[in-house]
Amino acid sequence: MDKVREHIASLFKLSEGQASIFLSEFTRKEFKKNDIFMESGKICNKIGLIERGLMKCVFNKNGDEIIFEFAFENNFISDYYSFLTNTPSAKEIRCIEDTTVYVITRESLERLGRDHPFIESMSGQMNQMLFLKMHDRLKSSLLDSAVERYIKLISERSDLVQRIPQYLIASYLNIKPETVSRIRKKYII
Amino acid sequence: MDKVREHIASLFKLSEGQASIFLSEFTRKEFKKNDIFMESGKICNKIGLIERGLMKCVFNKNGDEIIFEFAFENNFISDYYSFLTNTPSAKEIRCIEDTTVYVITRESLERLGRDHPFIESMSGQMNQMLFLKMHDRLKSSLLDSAVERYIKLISERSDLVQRIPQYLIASYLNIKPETVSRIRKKYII
DNA sequence: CACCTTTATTGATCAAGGTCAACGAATTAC
DNA sequence: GTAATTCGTTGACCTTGATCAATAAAGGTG
Repeated sequence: MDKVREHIASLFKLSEGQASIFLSEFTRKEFKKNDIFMESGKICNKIGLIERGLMKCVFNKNGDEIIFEFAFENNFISDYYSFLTNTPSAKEIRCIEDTTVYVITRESLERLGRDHPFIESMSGQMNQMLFLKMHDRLKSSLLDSAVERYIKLISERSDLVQRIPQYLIASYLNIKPETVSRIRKKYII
Repeated sequence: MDKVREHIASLFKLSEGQASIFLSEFTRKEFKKNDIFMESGKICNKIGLIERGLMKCVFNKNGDEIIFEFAFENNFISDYYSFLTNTPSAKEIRCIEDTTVYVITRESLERLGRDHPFIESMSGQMNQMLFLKMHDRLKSSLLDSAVERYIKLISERSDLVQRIPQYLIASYLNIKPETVSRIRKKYII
């Protein structure tokens, strides 16, 4: 858990002690490839923090999946929208690889927040990071073509591209695998 | 300013006193239709709160504008992305109607934040509201067709639709005015 | 190693929405 | 009231990316 703690401490500018307090309420869980971490339709009452492995968070659009996000080592994974609004999740979270994840429940987090003011500030920072991230993606979806989105992704997220099959990358970019293949043929290699 | 104060107090669950403190640092400004509130390319160092009127916040995509958002009575108006990240704004904010707006600068807000802890919590709430809003729009842009986006908008934001010319609605939905016209012909009237 | 499943590529065709141009209605300006 | 913009509608055509189908390549599994 040390690497995760270090990462969290630096991300939220926490002391070692604070990071330890925060992580003390997490429980380690193991998932196999294709296991479901969170079912669609339920209110999301937990937040995961991935030690090892890879998950995807997907919408279902009349039968086929549209990837909302990926999460791997040191990333949080949750439907934070459902978590905040207390509404049933429109997303499913599933493992793409065998994954080890530390999990905290809503209750534990709230209890922690009552005892430790720094948790409140973490949640503020989290909201801000998520706003910025959503903004970036919305902007890209408003302004960029499929080609531009793909080119940006492979230059900015080569970590993802290396690790994730092309048809999942396509889904994340909201384009079809065939189109990705054609873009690659035309612009790369 | 009373209506605005009331609105802010209820939105952030502030006491009358807190709302007054918050608003004390705002300066009233008047703009005419077509006046620019914030130029593209500059770091956004202010937040407006509209008392009367209507503004649009737009991206420029090779010459033509794509509307990021509208703001009117009781709404905040800013490029909060630029504000938070301290990076030059990719958006321009311009008045669609004559507009009266209360404006606070970054420095004033920071000063206020140092003296009054409740301001910190307001900013946390603001980040959360913006995350949720961005999330909704991203989701819609991932899952919905032009027709679905338009139908949703007219049912959910009839206030906007009544007040804003069709070509601006089109731009907000990231579709062309001709397409809106065709959607209306096919599904409405 | 041979088989089976999953993933990627390619071609042919299709659909959604964009582009361009013309026209008409509505506003605004003089 | 007439001219001049601005805005909305319509038609013809075009582009992007989706769909469908076939095939090839890669990875797993017995």
